[in-house]
Amino acid sequence: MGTTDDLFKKLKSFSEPELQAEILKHAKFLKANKGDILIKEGQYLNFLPIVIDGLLRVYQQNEDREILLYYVGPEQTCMMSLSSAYFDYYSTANGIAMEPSEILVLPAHLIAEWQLKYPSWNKFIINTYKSRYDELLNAFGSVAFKPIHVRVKEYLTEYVKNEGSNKIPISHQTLANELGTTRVVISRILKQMEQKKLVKLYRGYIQLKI
Amino acid sequence: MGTTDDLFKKLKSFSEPELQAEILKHAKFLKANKGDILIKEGQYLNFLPIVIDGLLRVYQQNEDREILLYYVGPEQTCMMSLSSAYFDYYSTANGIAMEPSEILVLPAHLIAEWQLKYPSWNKFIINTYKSRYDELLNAFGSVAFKPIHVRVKEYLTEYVKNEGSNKIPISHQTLANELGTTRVVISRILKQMEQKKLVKLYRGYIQLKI
DNA sequence: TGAGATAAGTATCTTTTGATACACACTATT
DNA sequence: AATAGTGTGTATCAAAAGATACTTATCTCA
Repeated sequence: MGTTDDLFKKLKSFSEPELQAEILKHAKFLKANKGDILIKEGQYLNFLPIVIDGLLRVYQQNEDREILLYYVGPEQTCMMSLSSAYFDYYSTANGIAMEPSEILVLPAHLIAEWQLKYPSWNKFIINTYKSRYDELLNAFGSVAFKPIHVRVKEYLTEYVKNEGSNKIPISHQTLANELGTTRVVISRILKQMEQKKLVKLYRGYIQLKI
Repeated sequence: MGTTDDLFKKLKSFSEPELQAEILKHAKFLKANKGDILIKEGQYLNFLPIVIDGLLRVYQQNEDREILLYYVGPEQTCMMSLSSAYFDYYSTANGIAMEPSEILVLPAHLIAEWQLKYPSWNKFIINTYKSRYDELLNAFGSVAFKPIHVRVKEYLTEYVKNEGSNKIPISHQTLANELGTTRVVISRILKQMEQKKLVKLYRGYIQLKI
């Protein structure tokens, strides 16, 4: 786990010493293995998870299809959990650990209390809502207006922009899930892109050209 | 405008007397006519509008298409404005008055200040984010997974559920805009629904059966 | 090494959605 | 009544997306 200092070096959002003390007092720490399901649709939560290390994937499922809502990385918390915990609503999404993850867990009732006491906590919460809302709005606009081949292109270029490498380690099936469509559709589009020399396809990864 | 008492009878969210006094001290009141455009994409805002009476429609536009994000009714504020004002971001949506509307306008810097001072204000802000997020998530799920004819049906039944009457006063073009598609598609679907005896079509309105 | 799992390629067919164009009806206004 | 604007019906065509089915390649691990 490391020392307290290490923890708040990672969780930079919480700058106030009093808040840090409170977090240490009330938090529990949880380790999740890759593939562990942390939240399910319909579930009520009475705690708030904040990721210290690792990555969670939050997605919705409809019968056979699923679609990515967002990822939760270090220093972030999960919107669905936040709503669920703050408002005593059930979650409308699933959360799964993509990597071995370390998670800080806080009792739900503290969320509202700290909101009034600690400006940095308050900002953290609002920031979470705002950035997730923006992400979702973006995704919504894409789904509503853009044909899939454009969304595929954007997904790939976005990935490359964030990760630096132009090799995207993702299977067609997984990409289909991210975009809410089926594997065959993705394979078809990627093949067309390859013919246009936009990508090169390999087993397990896609190389974006230029 | 009416008296102060009237105002806070409408804005029930703000129960604290101190908060009410602050609102009265800093607020300006704005009247919008039907069709007035209040927010445009790309615009920065330094104020937060809260609707007292009337209805605003917030939507996104892509070239020729547009799509509804949400409506803002009495006692509600506009997410896009909130983000824009709080975080000094530009708006990514448009807002237009659907009816003659009365709007309370607050300077942006007060949002964060009051967040720490007044629990009811804090709750108002969080509530706004949460409910808009849920709405959007819902819309997102629909667009991603459901064929248009289902979304049309849901739009109509939702309307009837909320308004009581089973006569929905909306043109095909407008409905197309709400759902992010084109008029011809809507006309076609409605005609099929009429043949299945699910609706009856009239000029300017749709009657939902059962 | 060989069996099973995962990944990818592809052909065929259907459905959904969109684009375009034109006709006609109703409404409001002059 | 003439006109313009809006609302609706509908036919035709094209494109996008999805469903299904079968094949081939690659990986993993017992």
